[in-house]
Formats: sequence, C-alpha cells, structure tokens
Amino acid sequence: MSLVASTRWCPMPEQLMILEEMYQSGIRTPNDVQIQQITAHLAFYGCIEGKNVFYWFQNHKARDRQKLRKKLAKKLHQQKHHLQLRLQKIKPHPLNNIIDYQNPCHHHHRPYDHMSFACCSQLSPICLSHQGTGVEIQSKVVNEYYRNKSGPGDMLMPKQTTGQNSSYSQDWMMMMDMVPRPSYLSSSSPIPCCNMMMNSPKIPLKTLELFQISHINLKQNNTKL
Amino acid sequence: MSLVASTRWCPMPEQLMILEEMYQSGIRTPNDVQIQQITAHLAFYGCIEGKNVFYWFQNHKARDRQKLRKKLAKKLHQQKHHLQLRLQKIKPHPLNNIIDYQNPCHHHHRPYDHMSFACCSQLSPICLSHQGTGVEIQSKVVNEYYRNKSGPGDMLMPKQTTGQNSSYSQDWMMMMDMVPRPSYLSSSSPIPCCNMMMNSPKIPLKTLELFQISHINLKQNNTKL
DNA sequence: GCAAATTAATGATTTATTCAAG
DNA sequence: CTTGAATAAATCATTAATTTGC
Repeated sequence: MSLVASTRWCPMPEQLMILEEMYQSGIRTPNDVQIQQITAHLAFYGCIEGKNVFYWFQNHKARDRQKLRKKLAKKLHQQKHHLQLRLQKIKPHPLNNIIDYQNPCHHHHRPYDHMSFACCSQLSPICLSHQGTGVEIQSKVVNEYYRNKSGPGDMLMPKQTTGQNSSYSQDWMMMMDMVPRPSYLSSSSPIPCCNMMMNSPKIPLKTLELFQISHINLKQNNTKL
Repeated sequence: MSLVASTRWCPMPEQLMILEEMYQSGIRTPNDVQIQQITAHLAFYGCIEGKNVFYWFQNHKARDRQKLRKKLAKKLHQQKHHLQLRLQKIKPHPLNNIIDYQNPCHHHHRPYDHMSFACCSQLSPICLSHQGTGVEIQSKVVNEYYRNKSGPGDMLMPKQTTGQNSSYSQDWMMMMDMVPRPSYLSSSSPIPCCNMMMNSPKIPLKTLELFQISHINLKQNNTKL
C-alpha cells in the first residue's frame, strides 16, 4: 500500500477552506442534493465524492461538539474547584460535602442542531430507470452504502427460471460471497424456501440466474482487508 | 397526508421472509454489492430500494443485540437475586453485603459481530459518467444520503464565469435552500472569499452558474415535508 | 362490531464510538 | 495526533396491533 492510490480522501486545502466556511455559515447536515452540489463544486479543486462531503460534515460536527463538551467540562470542573476552595476558606468545616467531585456528566441531552432536518422531500416513488445499464454499473460507483436504491421497475430482473423452490439459507449464503461467481453452478437446485416464520402461505420463490454462484466461501467475507 | 403514498417502505411478507432467512443464515452487514443483489431480488415481490435493505439489516441486528442484552441483564439480575437469597439462608448475617444490587451493567464492550466486516472492496475510483444527465438525475433517486458520489470527471462542471471572488458564507447559504432557484439572480456578486482559517494563500474561487439562486429561504429547509 | 385512543413494532435518521491511515 | 471512514447505539416517526368505550 505504498504507491497505490490512497484509500481515503485527501482533501485539498481549498476544499477544506470551503467546507470550513460553509460549516461556519451554519451548514451542519447537508441533505443529498446539497451534498451533490457541494461535491460538484469542490470537485474543481480535486477528486472528491459525495460521501467525503457527508463524512466531513458528520465528523466536523461531532468533533466540534466533543471539543465543546470537553471545554465545558473543564470549565465546570475548575469552577467547582474554585468554589470549593472558596467555601473551604469561608467555612473550613469537614462537613462541606455539598459539592460532589464526580458527576459523570453524562450529557445525554441530544443537542439538536438548529440546522438539522430530515430530508423527506416527497418525490414520487417512481422507480428510477437505469437507462438499461443494469445493477453493476451503480454499485460501488454511484452508491457507497445503501443508498443504491435500484427500483423494481428496471433492474435486469431476469426471466426467472420457473418457480422451483430453493432454500435461501443455502443459496443466499452462496450468493453472499464476493468472489466472482462461476456460472457453472446451475440454477436447478430444487429446494423448499421461505418456510420459516410468518404464517403466510408458502410462496414458490424463484431462483434467479443472477444468484447462481459457487459453493466456496460460504460465509461472509470477514476479512477487513 | 392521507392518501399520499406511504413515506416509508412497507415490506411485503415475502420480502420479510427472505430477509429473515438471510439473517438467520448469518448475513449481518451486507456490503453494497450484496445489497444491490438482494434489492434486485426482493424487488420482484414489491417496491424496494437498497437503503431499505440496508436499514433492515441494521435495525434487525441492533434489535437482536438489544433483545439479547435485555435477556442477559434479566438473567443476571435473577441470578443475583437467587444468590442473595441463598446466601441469606446460609449466613443470615447483616454483614453479607458482598452482593451489590446496582451494577448499572454498562456493557460497553462493543460486541463485534463475527460476521461484520468493512466493505473495502478496492474498485477503482473511476468517476462514473452520468451519461450526460447532470447531477439532478442522481439526487434523491439514485442517492439517498451521501453515497451519491459523483466523481470529479464528469459533473456538469460549468465553465466558471471567470475568477471573481465570492463570499461562500453568503452564497452557500443561499445555495443551500431547497427551493428551485430562479436564475435571475446574476452570477456577478463580487465578494471576497475563503479568507477565514487555514493559512494557505488566498485562492480566487469562482462562482459557478450552478449555484446562482434566490435570496429567499436563506436558512436551511427546516420543515419536515 | 367499530372507530378513537394507546401501545408496540419497526423503518428511517442522527449521534456516539471506534478503527485505522497518514 | 488528527481525521477520514465505518459501525453501533440512541432516537425519531410512522405504521400495525391492540385496547377501550360505546
């Protein structure tokens, strides 16, 4: 990992300046459109993705709060200390236990940002057409996490190979491994499926070509790279 | 808000069954590709997006843990209680204060899933070409949160209207509102910019057409719909 | 039975914590 | 040590179950 392109975003000073200024301006939790715009703008100064902007605000906000908390705690502690000293001077009495030196300061008050809001813009739930490019083109490039929506409309929803029941516990575990799956594993493993919980009638689920994968690496990829 | 399409995902029983079975199979934190595949598969049974799958696993895992914790806490409590009773019987002595009835059980041990892993698949950071559709087509449809990456390569990175300095503290606040921005606000507000922190040299930032927006709604959209 | 009122589940969001690159 | 990235925990908010009074 020396000459390999860095695995994480290295913000350019200009980008940091702009972000910082935006933060100072009050922006705390930009929504997706805002993130897009910011990203597009900052992209002029260097490679950047939406998630970088997202994370930056997230971390900056959090560490701001953290700093503030520490400062406050310190101040409070000092105040107490001073107060105690003063009280001791005033009433040098062993029963002056009014002030407790602990108080874990569990600050569990959730300091709602005056800026924060939920982005519930009521866009119609139309199911985005991927321009016929299929799923893969989105993964890891357009989407970073889960936001890769992929509606039901398009999605190279394969002509499912007729309703043969299949055990998801098995097939999905297979599908779930990340190695490029050889397609020699046929789609013909007949298995009962989805008969575990939920008292709904047993539905003949279909095995999709998309998920025909090898038996190796049954478990999820545990390595953290 | 009565006959409007539901704002949140209403999973179909089949989808739930499949998800549940996958969970039982050991899947805990599917990565983006997995989420894509799962989504594509579940889409057959009803409208669904990647984020729904993501959230489902997130919540399911969390609530599983939670349930387990509660169970354990209960058991522990009972054990203590029984032990105390027993001790009382054996040594009905007032000095039997070995057992403390508190112990807040702060279980701060981060129970790493044996399944969890970071999805660091090393796909090249190629900057996805949006097929010339620009930013908007992605927002709120392809992206749900931050994962809307949008590389620097494409992005209708406008021919910036020559380097006139502009105050981001102001312009960005304006840009940040969500209302469709009328373009009558010219791109010619000349302002000093980015001279706040960071001792890097002052760089003449450009005002991009993309961000010319109205002055109304200066603050972030706080309303929730 | 049946709808308003409560409560329980659970989808979605935000915040806190942790890991680890540099 | 700083900070980008990722995950877990806490919380919010909406929908479903359930109860309750009629």
